[in-house]
Amino acid sequence: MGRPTIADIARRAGVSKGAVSFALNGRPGVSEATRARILRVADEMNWRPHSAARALGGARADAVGLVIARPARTIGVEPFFSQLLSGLQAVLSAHSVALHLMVVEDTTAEIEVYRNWASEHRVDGFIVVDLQVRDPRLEVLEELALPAVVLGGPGRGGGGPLRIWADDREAMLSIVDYLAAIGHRRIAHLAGLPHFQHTQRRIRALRDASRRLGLEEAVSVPTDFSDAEGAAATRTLLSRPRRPTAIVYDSDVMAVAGLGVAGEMGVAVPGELSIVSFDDSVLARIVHPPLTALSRDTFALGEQVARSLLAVVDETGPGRDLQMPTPRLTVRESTSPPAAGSPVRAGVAPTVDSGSEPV
Amino acid sequence: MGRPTIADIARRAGVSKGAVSFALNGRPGVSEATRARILRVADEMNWRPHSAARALGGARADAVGLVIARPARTIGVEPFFSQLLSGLQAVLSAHSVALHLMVVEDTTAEIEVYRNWASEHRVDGFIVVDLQVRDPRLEVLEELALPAVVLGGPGRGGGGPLRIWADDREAMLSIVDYLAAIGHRRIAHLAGLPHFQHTQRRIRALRDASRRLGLEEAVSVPTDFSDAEGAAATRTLLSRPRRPTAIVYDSDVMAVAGLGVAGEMGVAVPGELSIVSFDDSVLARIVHPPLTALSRDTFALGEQVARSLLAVVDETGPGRDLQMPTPRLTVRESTSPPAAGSPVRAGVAPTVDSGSEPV
DNA sequence: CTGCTGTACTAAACCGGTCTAGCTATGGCA
DNA sequence: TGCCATAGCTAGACCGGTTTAGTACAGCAG
Repeated sequence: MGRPTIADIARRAGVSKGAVSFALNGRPGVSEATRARILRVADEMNWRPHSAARALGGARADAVGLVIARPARTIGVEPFFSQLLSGLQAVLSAHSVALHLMVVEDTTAEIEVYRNWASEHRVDGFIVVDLQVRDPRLEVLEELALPAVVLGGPGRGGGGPLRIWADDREAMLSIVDYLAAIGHRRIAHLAGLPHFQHTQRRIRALRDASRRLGLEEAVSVPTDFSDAEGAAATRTLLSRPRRPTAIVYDSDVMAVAGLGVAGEMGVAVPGELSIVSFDDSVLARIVHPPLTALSRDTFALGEQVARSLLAVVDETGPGRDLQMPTPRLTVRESTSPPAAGSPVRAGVAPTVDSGSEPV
Repeated sequence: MGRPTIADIARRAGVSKGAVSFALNGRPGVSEATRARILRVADEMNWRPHSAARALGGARADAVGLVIARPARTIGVEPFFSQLLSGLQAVLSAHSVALHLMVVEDTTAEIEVYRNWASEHRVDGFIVVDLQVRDPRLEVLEELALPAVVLGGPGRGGGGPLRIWADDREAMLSIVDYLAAIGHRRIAHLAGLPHFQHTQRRIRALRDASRRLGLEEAVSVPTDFSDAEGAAATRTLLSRPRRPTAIVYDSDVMAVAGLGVAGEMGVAVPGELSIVSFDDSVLARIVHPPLTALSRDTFALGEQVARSLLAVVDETGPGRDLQMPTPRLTVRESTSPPAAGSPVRAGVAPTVDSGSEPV
């Protein structure tokens, strides 16, 4: 005989299937004595529930879904993802909920996976990352009516999935304020993929701050988050006759790549170039010099996302959007006031530049 | 009405449930005309299979399981895991197979999860990592009789799950040979957790190589793979009066941490200390100086593991163990011959030391 | 015309649970 | 004594598929 079923237990205990089901699920309908007997028999026979059978009846899948529409390599390279995964797992595993993970080509495929998993009762809810400017996934999720947590920007107040986000705008402002305070007037920003909402927010914040502070230059360069583009863009920026005195990188992978390029080109960090990473991970701490970075606690973010999603699934939770604490800038050794003899002094008098319009 | 079922399709198409099932699964039993009609109706109604219902009948789950018994933080910190995950996903997603992921406390919990997922038909197979010296998981997997791929050491030839491994011994030998060839006589090894098989293999290989080459010293220090212990152990080693001229790190996280410590302590790399990492990732390439590292293609390993597992699941595959290409040493700038004036010359004449017995 | 084969299809069992309707025995109460 | 409420339990429908046994009919040989 294969795995025991509740029918087997019922036979052995001399009761009906229904009684066994009641007993095993701790619901009324059987006496305590019978319940104890049934539990003992179930234990003896080493019974385990068959999730598929339960799911047929519409029960929990005890799993949540995460679909990522980026190249598979990304997970390995981007600390943000692995940290997020870590945080998610920390909470999920405590609740014995598994993570159903899949990497797909593009948003279209991602939506297809949502539909499949939803209709197959594979998961109890979804975690959505990389919120886009006009995101086609949101309406699909609403249509599917499954619990979901979206990582990103405040929603329009109305319905739709729960949102969790950090204030990217404030964060960028704090970086620019800091750099301006120590004397920087030409700041570059290596941004991420332009159709992501958080990229847009950061670009806009930099532009606004630049206007407000009257910076000479503040330019955002979109990239694909890869170390390759980060390095290439850095090289281009540093080759310009009047190069920026500070560069803000949207990911630590790019920041570290940028640091490497500066080293190769003989540009001293922080003497001739200050570097700030928008993301803090081991990476930022262990390079030399250690990078000034925005300490977003991505692990904690993952934990919070998992907690919120489980709360929605259980219908116990505060079904409302949540803003994470604004990340704080951790100043390390990759930033300093620009050198007195730096190219900033050369040539014409500084003029107020409203920032080249990106994207 | 909720999601359409095959009963709905049957009603609309004017056939029986059975006919619909035959048509949708491409099996004989219906005429081509009827099949086309049924498929059209199914498409119109936007039908999708309900995996739970299929699983009840014993069909595929279209998911494979990976359970990791390490602190959740590990996934975020250790590039090995995220790279492995990437590789797995690359192949799995191409086959529309999801990854069922869970992080647990210890091996006991891990085994419990295996039993649960197996009996619940949640997954079609397992991926097992961190093979231990006497691994209790192996017999459980055999008992469960589900396809599995174990990442590590060659098996005993007999039954048991499929094995995939790289030759850790050869790899370590190549590192030691290289270091000895450029003149190093005192080598330290920051090893991983001692109950892992690969840790044992590397320790033994170092000891054997040391004897063969007649090195002055070759010591393995077990750690927990964390950057903290990597840094601490490095500090201890470098504080000794006769410090090693080269350190081999079992993970790149530790290697980078060690590099940081050397910097703090004013020990020049590679001038006074050569550093080799047993693991090559972005990390090793982007620090300064870039680390000489063993180029294990972990992404490719993940791909191969996924391919093999799917092959076993489909019963199409070469059900045999597989050895990955032995990783090659990539020499970068963190290694050089030991300085002429290094402490190696001081004091007594070099003696042959068989290596302090570790573990 | 009978018997045989093969094709196209239907009806119903089945997978392993959950859940509802209903049955029985018992006790409380007027 | 009669009536009702309730605890404790059973039988069986149900979830959405797959699969098997069986039926109806056509074609063909003898």
